[in-house]
Amino acid sequence: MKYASIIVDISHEKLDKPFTYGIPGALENQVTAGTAVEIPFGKGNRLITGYVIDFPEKIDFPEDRIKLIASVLDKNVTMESELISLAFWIRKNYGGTINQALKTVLPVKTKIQEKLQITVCLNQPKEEVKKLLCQIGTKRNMLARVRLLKALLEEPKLSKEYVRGQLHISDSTLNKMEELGLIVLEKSRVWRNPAMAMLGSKKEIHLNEVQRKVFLELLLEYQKEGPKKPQLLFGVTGSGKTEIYLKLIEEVMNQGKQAIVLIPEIALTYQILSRFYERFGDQVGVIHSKMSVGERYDQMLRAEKGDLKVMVGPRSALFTPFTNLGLIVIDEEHDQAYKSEGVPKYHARETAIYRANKQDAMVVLGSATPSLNSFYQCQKGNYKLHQLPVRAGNAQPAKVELVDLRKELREGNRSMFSKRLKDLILDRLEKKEQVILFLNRRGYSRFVSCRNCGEAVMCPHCSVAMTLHRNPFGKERLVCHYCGHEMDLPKECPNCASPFIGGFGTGTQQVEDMVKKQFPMAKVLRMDLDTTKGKEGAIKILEAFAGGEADILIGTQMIVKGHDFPNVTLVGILAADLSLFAPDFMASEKTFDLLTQACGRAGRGRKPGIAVIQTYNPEHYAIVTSKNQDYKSFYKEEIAYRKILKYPPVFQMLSILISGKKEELVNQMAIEVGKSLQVLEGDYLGYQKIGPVDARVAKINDVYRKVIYIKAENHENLLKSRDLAEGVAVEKEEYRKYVSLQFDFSPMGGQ
DNA sequence: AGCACGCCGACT
DNA sequence: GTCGGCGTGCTC
Repeated sequence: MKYASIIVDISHEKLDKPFTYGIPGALENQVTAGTAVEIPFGKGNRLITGYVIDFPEKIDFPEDRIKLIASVLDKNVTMESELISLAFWIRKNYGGTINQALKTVLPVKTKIQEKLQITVCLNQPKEEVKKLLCQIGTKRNMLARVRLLKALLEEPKLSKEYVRGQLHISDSTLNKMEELGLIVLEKSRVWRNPAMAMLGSKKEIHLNEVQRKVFLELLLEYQKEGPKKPQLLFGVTGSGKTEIYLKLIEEVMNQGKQAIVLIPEIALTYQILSRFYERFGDQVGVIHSKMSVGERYDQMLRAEKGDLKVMVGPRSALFTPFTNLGLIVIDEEHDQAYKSEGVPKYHARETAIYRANKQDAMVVLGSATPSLNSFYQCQKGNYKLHQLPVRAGNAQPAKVELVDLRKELREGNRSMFSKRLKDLILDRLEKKEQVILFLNRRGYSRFVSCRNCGEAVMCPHCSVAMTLHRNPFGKERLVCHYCGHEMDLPKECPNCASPFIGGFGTGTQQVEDMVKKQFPMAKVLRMDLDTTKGKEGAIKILEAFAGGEADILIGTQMIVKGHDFPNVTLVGILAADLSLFAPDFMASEKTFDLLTQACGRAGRGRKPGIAVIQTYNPEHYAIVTSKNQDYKSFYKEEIAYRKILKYPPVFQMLSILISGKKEELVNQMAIEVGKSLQVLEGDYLGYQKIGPVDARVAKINDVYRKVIYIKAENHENLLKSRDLAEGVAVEKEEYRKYVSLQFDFSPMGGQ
């Protein structure tokens, strides 16, 4: 007898685990992963739907209690089983458990909130109502009715809340008027987080010649029979990629199909969304991280029911249950946010391509700085490249200047602002134009170290330096960025007891202090992890800045993505090198992306902009090429380096993370896993193992972490490596109990 | 979620 | 005596 692991209605936590069923011989060849089946369940053996997810060899349930699958449900695969097979693929390619994969793919079902909205509508032709108004217009006790009818003549549908609150009309009056046949009270289901109402505009999209040419090329590919190549839209910021997406989605919708648009969460702004609403109205759904589980589920349900035709959202919107999917757009496709941080560590781009293939849809990737991977795939002919070399409209690209900080230092300027940058800031302040100062580093990074022994104050639970934090009252405390541990500033060095300890490094807070000191007349806003903690913190700050409430905005990565500030004419990148020498094979790519995006923030409006890049490495190719806004030269240099060192995208890479609280056990298992992989090292050319080594952060929250990196020519060998590592992990009781093993099949840098 | 089992109040 | 309240717990 063969067995199948089956997930039953996963809408409830307690049932959110696989159940084992026997497969009757007659059904054996009809049952595959993702198949919807009918199974007897519970005491009464009532038949319910289940989804096959796996075929276990061994079963850990008393055999005599296992029931048989009753039947295979209709061949027309339901959406749910489509998504489940996607989850299956994700688990296979990115690791983790089936349940973890299912959780990422299937929306968490919540009770449907039957919230009804009552709308007050006119029930008579306007002419009739006007006549009526003349008749009753003077009678005093009719004032409420007159008020309502007049309002309804202006706006034929009003919400009950408005009628009650603004017009002060009670329910009994309303009921009477309905009895008289003057109005109707319409009940309709209210969706949580209803789409922004931008009704009636249906703005036409106008493409310029270049856009039109690219659009037609994309359309041609879209209309092709059979599998469609992913299409990469390489266009500088402001070259009008969004119009092309919109036009293509329009075409997709005309064919009765649906589209998914992925956007990095941080770039999910009102500006972008309104473009979609303007064009497609309430057929557009949105998902974002600030939404509740229920709100998300509503959106997913509306999509499944067919109310929605387009879903816009971050990574997770990829799993929108569209049955007739035609297009997946991934905007800013190079963005790190498309790689999931949690388990499973799936990459939205790769997953989108897989899903699109299965549902006969097309993937369009868009970026001003394509990921090395996507551009490489174009070179190899796996993706198709389209270029939009010019900015649409009149906006001029920003002029970019490099400032050599070494020279600045030699000339005796030890502040964080070069002379050039300082002059330009003063100039902008005078002209009442806005400035963005960008610190290429996350959150706080001021740490405390000893001037005697040189040791930094470390977190007792993690192997990272504690960062210096100042609360709004100016009191200083040390905080661990990884586990949140807090302590008072020590009076002496914990290592050598010297009293000479103090703060080093540069954080956004420090930048803010310096700006205030150097430019006391300027109004300053700061945007980082600390100031954006509140629900809408980030949006508030950005809106305040866009609204001209400050002259200077200071921030980290989050300020450089996708926001248009027409009055910004100067962008200062304070220390371009900070991300350049991270122990991370993607450090140059990340730096290039950030610098290019940051420069793109200058001069989005009519006025020409300047970007100033301050650096200690003015001749580094990532910095030179971003100054010249020259992606292709950067690509050439970078891909050569990846090829020589056998890094992705030329080679495939896997990182294996071994972690646990018992340090000795972690070390021991890491070594054993490493040894087990030697089989592959010897046998295959183009297979390389690095490690085990300490993870970049060797200890987080008292959990010790070791990493092994695998580089291989083909994916198969990565899968083999995983299987070997898993073999070691299950071998020993103590490993299973105390050590955990995690795989990342498309690492975006160092672990 | 469903459906059973189960242990206490008011009813033919 | 038992009919039925819904609290707790299991479902391959």
